[in-house]
Amino acid sequence: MATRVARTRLRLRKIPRQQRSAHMVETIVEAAARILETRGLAGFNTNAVAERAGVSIGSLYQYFPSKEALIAALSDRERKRLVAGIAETYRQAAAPDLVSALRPLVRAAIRQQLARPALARALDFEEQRLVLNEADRRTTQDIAGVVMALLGRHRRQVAVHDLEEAALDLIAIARALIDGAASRGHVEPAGLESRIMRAVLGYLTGRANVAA
Amino acid sequence: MATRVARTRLRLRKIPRQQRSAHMVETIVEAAARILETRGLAGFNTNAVAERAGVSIGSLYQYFPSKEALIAALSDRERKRLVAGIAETYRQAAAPDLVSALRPLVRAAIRQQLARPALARALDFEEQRLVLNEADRRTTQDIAGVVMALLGRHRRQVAVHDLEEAALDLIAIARALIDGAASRGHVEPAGLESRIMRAVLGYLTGRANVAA
DNA sequence: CAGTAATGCGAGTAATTACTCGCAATGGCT
DNA sequence: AGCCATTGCGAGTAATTACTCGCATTACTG
Repeated sequence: MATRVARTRLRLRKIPRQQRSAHMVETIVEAAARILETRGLAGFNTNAVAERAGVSIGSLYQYFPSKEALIAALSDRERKRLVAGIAETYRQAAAPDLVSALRPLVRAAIRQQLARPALARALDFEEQRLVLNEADRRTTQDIAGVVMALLGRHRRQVAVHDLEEAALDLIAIARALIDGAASRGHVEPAGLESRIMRAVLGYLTGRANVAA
Repeated sequence: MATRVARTRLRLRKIPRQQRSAHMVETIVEAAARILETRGLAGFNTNAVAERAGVSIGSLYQYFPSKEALIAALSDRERKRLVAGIAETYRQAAAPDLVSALRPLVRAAIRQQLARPALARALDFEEQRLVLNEADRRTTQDIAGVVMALLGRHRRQVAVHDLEEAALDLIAIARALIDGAASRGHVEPAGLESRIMRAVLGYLTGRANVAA
């Protein structure tokens, strides 16, 4: 008994040593993403991820010290994509006014989050449960930073004082509406964009003190 | 070994049989709430709840067939409170116009959710993970129903067509902003109310199609 | 081809935890 | 007081799962 029968091992011959590590990491992270979006957080365990990746648990733990670290890596990857998309969009836009500056950002956020809606939702979800690591916190701050920069540029059209609070609120609004739409299966970017824009502009420019 | 030493048992003498069951249920649900808000979802387990309630695990399982059932009961209780507060507020308000109809609802929601912020957040959170039971689904629908009724009454001031979608979106916005404020510890109802009102009114009345 | 460091493997371990079941205490009854 | 149905108890069980460790395989070096 307990005869160690080597089953189908990884075929690594093709990949030179130097690139192996990066390849393994990417394979495992992508497997984690797939498990998370198909089985949800409840069905997410390291053994399942390893199996999906076609890798042993031992190997998984060679690259990630813990389950949390794996989730953090995945979260970081997805967040970096979002940040990249948003930052790039912001840089390109000429941004003559508030509305035309905001719209592309909203559109970029929608496109990114709806590309893999279940994954985005699961992560949005997980990120508050998890005590975020430094890397995650940095990228979150990056998104808020871009929004703050935008608000700062159009200060005159904006009726809020606390720009950081506003940035965080706007991000929360966009997330909530995108996640909600995704959960209902209403994946119609145009309508969604319009709804988010209305809420966001109302937040920034509205006067809610209108008495009864 | 294994001598069954009865430790401090429940002192029930005071409570007549008929009321016992309800008392136990309430005690356990409240203990569940406290565990959830102090240790979070990760630290929430039935043994901890039983201990906190001063009740044995056996007793817990006498009243709740499963952990999920317990969470569902808690979720249901909190949600019913929210619905009650909102429905009552809606009934009382004369509601001459959209703004003065919406504001009390927003205020009621804020008050309810900030009464026990950690609990509200944990539940908001848990409710999407959980496949909601019929009771929960009904109460969710109840909140949306009140909002839809309100929107219907003020149709002329509202620029949206799909009232159900709008109701769900508005609830999501309010939740996101309240939960976000709670997580940051910014518990200042007045400012929060204003921010939510601006976003909500923007959503309902704004024209986001303003070209660049 | 032989030697060997690096790498992958996966059975096993320890910890957690939802849940059961047989027994003990209780208190309402006569 | 004595009976006994009801109710509470909590040690134990089974399942899950994060993670380890010693070994097998690989592929680079000469």
